[in-house]
Amino acid sequence: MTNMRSLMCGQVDESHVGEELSLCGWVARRREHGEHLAFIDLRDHTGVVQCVVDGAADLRSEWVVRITGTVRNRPEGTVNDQLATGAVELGGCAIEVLSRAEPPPFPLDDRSGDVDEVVRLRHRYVDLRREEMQRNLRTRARIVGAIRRSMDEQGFVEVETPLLIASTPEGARDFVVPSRHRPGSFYALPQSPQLFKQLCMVGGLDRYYQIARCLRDEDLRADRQFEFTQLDAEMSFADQEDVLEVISAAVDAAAGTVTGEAIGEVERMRWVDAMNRFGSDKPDIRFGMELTELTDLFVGTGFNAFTASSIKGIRHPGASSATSRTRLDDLTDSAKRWGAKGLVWMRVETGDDGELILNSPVAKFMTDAELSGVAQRLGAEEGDLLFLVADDWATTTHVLGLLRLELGRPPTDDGVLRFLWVVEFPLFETIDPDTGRPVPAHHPFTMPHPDDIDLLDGSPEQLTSVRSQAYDLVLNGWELGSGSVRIHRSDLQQRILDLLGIAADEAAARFGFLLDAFRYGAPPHAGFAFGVDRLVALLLGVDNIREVIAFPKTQSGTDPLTGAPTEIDAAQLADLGLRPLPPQG
RNA sequence: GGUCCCGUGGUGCAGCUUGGAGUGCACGCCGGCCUGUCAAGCCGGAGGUCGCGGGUUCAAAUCCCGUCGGGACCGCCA
Repeated sequence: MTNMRSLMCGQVDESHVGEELSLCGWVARRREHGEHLAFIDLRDHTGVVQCVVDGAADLRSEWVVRITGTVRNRPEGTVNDQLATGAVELGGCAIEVLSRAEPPPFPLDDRSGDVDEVVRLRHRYVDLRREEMQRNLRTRARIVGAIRRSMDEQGFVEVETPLLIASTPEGARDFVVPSRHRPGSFYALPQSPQLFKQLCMVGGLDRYYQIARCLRDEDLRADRQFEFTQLDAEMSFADQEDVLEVISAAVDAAAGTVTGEAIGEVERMRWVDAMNRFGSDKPDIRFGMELTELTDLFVGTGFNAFTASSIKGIRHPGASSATSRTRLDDLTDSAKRWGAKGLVWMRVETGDDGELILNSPVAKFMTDAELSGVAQRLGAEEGDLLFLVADDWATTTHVLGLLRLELGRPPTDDGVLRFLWVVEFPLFETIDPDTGRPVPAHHPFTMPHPDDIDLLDGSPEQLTSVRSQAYDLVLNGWELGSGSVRIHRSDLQQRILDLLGIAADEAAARFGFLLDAFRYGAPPHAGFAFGVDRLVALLLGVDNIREVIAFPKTQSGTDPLTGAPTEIDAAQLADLGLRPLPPQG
């Protein structure tokens, strides 16, 4: 293999019996039996092999050693079935210590519970030796390789786009890099290669892709880091169907490296259906508990809290007896934190005459018709819990969507992969109450749905009902990525910019180079990007992308290993023409 | 910007509700014994600012306030 070693630890088997081998690795464990016998478990990323020393072995955990010995079958009765190499051992070993090591700061086997993540991150180089981290990073590499091969095979050309780019005010908060040559001016690090990949289309690359690092200075979460990796792609002379097909193939290749099977045809759902049925634009469709429309049951109701424009409910089957009043109060508090005015819960019970009874503090404010309507609409059965929210449509769906996840979401590692295309996103999110202008839901270059273009001239209500040719890929309730068909005609682009209230000079200043480019022959094009970290995490069944990133940051954006972010010295600041403000307060 | 949870020898936990000597468990570490173990075993030992600061109290790991660090989430992430 190399001059130093002849085989990897995990590869030693009965076919090597009689061979003298040199193996290198870390001392995983040692079992010493006095002056005459010692067992050393030698570990590298491929596994562990037992090495026998006929004497004392002056070794400690995690020392780095080179062991030379002869492979032999283990004596009868000492074969270890738990170990892949357990039928053989390296005998008559001579040991060369390559590096001594202090005791590891935390156990490297899986014997204890989860180690504090800060301790792991501070000593990430030790953490990475653990089998789980090796698996995660090596699987990640195979997934990225599969994605690359898939895109290559589909005729996409990998192009690197710049990391130091011009800041654009919309979207996420930029990370920013001061310019030494032009003090007071800054580069931004890309939130995504969005504009560059569209320039690639104008440039005739036809099909672009990149495994791209993206940076966004927003608050971190289990599925969000400052910097993350996307498969970014764009294709010319293509529509939404073409993009969905290409990306589905790439995701299928990625999933196949882990599951060994095809993901099949990816389901599709319109955005409006996702919101109505699941209260989310990234529904987790591994489980039911869908939202049920109840608004019409309460038209003209005497229950003041339910004189709302949108009333929906969910049913938690069989949950009543296992759910305490305290828990219900907690859920009500949660619903209020999420924006609801309140949460109505009902225990489904059976009366003496066998009739269903909805037991709830607010039942007395509802008519029998309303109560039976709720029970029937939700399909209530004895022992169920029902939850109702009455508010505007956005709040009702949002709160019940979150409640549904809180109550019914399966664990991340349940082994189920439910991919979903969410299509027909709205073109505009809302109408800004201050400016009266629509706010783009995706970005200003998103192509409206062809059937809705006439609505662009309509009322504000009509504007918010305009669908776009934007689409998201969702897996088990995580947004993997999004894309759209782009506007390539300057007249339509101008109409959208006018609607958004972006004046010509402003547009020129913000992304004029793209608009200029489009004047020189822009092919119709469409694209997509999905998060590699999230995909890898879900394929591995881990609920945190830090587990699939070699050197991640904490939730507050620090790196316990390097201490980043750090202050820089005065000379460096002066060189950049920067002076920190005095501390506030 | 906000809500909630966590912080006890190197690691993981218990102790906190109901204040009473740094009390306990497992692993690790150091030393000794040990010729077939494999989470080796047996014996002995060391190791602590109970995150930090303040308050209440005769007395605080324990109760209260603040703060720092970490995590989950809401907002935010075109």
